[in-house]
Amino acid sequence: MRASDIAYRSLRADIIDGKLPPGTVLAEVEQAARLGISRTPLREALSRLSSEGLTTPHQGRGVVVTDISLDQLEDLFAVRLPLECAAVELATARADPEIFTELAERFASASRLIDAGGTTQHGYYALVGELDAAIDLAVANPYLLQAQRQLRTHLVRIRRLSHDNPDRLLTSAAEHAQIACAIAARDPRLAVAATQVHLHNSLRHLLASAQHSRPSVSREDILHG
Amino acid sequence: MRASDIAYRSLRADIIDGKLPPGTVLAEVEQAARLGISRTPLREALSRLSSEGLTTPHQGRGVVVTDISLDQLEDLFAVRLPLECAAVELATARADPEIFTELAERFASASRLIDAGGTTQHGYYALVGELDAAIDLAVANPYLLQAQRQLRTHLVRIRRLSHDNPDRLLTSAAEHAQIACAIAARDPRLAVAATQVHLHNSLRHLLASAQHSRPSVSREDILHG
DNA sequence: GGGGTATTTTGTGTATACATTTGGGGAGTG
DNA sequence: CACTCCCCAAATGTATACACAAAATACCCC
Repeated sequence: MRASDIAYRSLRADIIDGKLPPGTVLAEVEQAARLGISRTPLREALSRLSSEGLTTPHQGRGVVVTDISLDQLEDLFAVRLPLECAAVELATARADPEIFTELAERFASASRLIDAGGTTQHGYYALVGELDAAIDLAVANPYLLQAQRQLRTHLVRIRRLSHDNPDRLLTSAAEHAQIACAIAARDPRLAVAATQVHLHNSLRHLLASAQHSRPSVSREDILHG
Repeated sequence: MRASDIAYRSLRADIIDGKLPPGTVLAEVEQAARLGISRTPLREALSRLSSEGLTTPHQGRGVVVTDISLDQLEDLFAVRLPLECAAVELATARADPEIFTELAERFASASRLIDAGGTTQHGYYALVGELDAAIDLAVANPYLLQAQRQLRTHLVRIRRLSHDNPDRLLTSAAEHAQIACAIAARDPRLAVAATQVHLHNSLRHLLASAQHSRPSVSREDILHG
């Protein structure tokens, strides 16, 4: 694999995981040395990260990891809502019903597994990812796909600021099952409505669960907290 | 200015203008020589172009200018419609009414100027750009902004494939005036409806005007046509 | 002792050199 | 004549070297 790809994936994962907290300055020489590569491929990686919005150029001195806070959640969902609704509506017209019927069933079983404490949060998010992928495949719209990919990256980052609880996972599984069901039934209205409900609840939960935790995590909090 | 910026802007402008038609292979050494810079900043420029979707990596051999055709217009508008509607709706809540009242009046005068044959197409698109900028400013949503910027780039490219006629400009000006008016009046429903109407007509016109021209322009058409 | 300026140092922007890979062309064979 | 395999050349990926700019530090002057 190319060195620039390695650097990109490594840095991206570290930023999303929070190992490189917001505000961290990524100096070229420093990071190149840390990753054991030269500055040239590292610069390409930093450039990609910046175009994704994970970092921003820092006044001629490297790049800094962009700040995240739950304040941005509403902005994020303000874009996510219309995009997801559009995606689901388009998917309804073009999707293979069988795939979504199966996904709906898997969400239902996931719901049972969560109830029994048998399914981890990680596995559940993987299933959500499968539904997203199935919708993306059905929609087959490169413009929509790119827009959503950007949003999903930021969503994953911000989501880390709040902690999930099993109750929400249970409800979320039911909502996803409903969405998949509506797509399988080729009912665009219902699919869009279910998506709106899901995103509304999702946002509400994220904001609510954050009130119990710290409102924002910055590098200073981590260093001096 | 940095050499990589010069290369980026130059290549971007040439691609959008059609001087570098779809299918053109941009080899690093060749383009670096043409622009009089080294390969290093040129690579950064190509990387940015690829992340914007104007070029795609070409099987380990440089990048090629991405193909455009009116077939993509429907995909583009399938994303543009929900995004513009969301933007207009959010702008309605936060906008300064005076700014949009003034814009509405300028669209009305533009309409009169077009009728008299006094306004050029270029000047009109500049005014449309001002309305977009005003909406962006009112919305103040970085996620929405980024998504729309991507779309606008592709839209400009595809729009070049079809030719405008004065009648459409006249109607379009009236539609824009209506949108600005609705925002100034703080009427989100009307603003969204007006946007839907405008985008619907815009797409219809673009598709219709294309039936009289060639359906797609590829590099082969230009080289061997 | 404080402030301003010069020097040093560090870091980025660019260019060039080297390594690796890929694609094409030519020769050979069925 | 077509197909295949191998070699070479050219282009990309990476590393390093150099130039310039900015920040930090130290020194000098007030």
